[in-house]
Amino acid sequence: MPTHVRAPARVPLTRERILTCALGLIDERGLDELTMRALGSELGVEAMSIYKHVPGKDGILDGVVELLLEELETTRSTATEWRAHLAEAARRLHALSQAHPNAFPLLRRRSVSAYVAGRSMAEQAMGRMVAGGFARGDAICAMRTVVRFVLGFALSAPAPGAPAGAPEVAGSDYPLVEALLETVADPACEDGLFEYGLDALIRGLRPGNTAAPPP
Amino acid sequence: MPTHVRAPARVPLTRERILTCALGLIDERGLDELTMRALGSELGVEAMSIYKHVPGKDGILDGVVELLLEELETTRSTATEWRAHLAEAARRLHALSQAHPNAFPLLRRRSVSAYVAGRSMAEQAMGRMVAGGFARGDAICAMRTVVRFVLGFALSAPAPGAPAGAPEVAGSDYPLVEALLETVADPACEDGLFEYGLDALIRGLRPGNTAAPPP
DNA sequence: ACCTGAACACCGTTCAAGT
DNA sequence: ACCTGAACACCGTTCAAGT
Repeated sequence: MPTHVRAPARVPLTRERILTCALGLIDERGLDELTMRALGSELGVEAMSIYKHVPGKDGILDGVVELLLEELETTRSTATEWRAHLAEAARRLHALSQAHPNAFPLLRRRSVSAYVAGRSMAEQAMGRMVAGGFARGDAICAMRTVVRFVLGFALSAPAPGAPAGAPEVAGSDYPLVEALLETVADPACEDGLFEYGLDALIRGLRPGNTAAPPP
Repeated sequence: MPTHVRAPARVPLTRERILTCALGLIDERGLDELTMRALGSELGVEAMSIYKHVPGKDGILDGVVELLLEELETTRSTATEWRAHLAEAARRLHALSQAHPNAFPLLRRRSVSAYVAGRSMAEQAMGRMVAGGFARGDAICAMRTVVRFVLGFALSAPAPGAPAGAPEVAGSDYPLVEALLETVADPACEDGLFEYGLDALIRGLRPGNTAAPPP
């Protein structure tokens, strides 16, 4: 039995440990700070060891997206009304974006994964719409619109470490724009704005407005 | 008069030439391909020369955003109805996102610039809303919501070079989700989806729904 | 005054070598 | 079998040196 102090019980490197660590690193330090070398040092290992368990950095990012989406609450909702259903699905996705603001942009070009992860929620919501008089293509458009709204709302959010001060708009010939810019600088307005937009969007949806298919 | 062939008339490097070239490079090859070295070779110059005219790569990206927003059509609209106004402003911004899909993501964390560039359009649209019965804070929320919708719609668009095939959703227990995924794979649906979402959103907006200020 | 060459501190990734 | 060290081809950027 050796007496020298060694790494206690040497936890083996696995895909899961790598992904969990990567998500944690992104959450705490930001996407740019996720570096093979930084990830390795966080795992107590040289960067090159990671490649034995994962196809490369892109593979890690894909895995992080999987991990993220596993957190999507997919509990069945009891609401039978399609608007309430849709709003609830939207709020769950939005909550995920708030829980992981640094990692959420990874969904930008992987939105298909979001539908797969939330398939039971999405299927149920569209089912309610169809029951509420929507044609199939109609319900699909409405669903996609809401999802894009939520994704886009998060992706177009002002930066966490953004310049806080509102810029002066020349001469104040634009009083409303000036007042608007002051609210933009205030991150506390975000949640209210999301609810405002979601309510408006859902209120505006209704059966019979299928987007025209391409010519 | 020297007889050897030389760079014809040696165009001097300027901030403007650099920015124009950078936007062109992004449009043609994508954001990732914008490299100081690639930009230099495009300009017929070593990468390091660029630093004499521009504060660095971030400065170039800021400049490209300026350039982009100069293309925003801000012609006065003749419509007096606030909904028509708002829709027109939204369509102009959307058109910009379609004209420069590779560069548009630069607006992600610079949305303030968009309001500054489109200030006359935004001021006019909010003015019409106030005339239509909106309170000031009300009109601001509505304006911000529409802008976020347009920005977000572009930012959450599927990748230009994305995997075209829709993934199989296990067992087809989710027929509506499956049908939805097929439309997601088709980029031709994008324009229709934008109009569908914009119409719904604007239809849902109305005076008297100010988002609650933070507690 | 404007441009260049060589260099620095970083990336992701490969590969032969260690244990 | 799993991890490491040194190396490669790239980044953005600095700075002394050329013209």
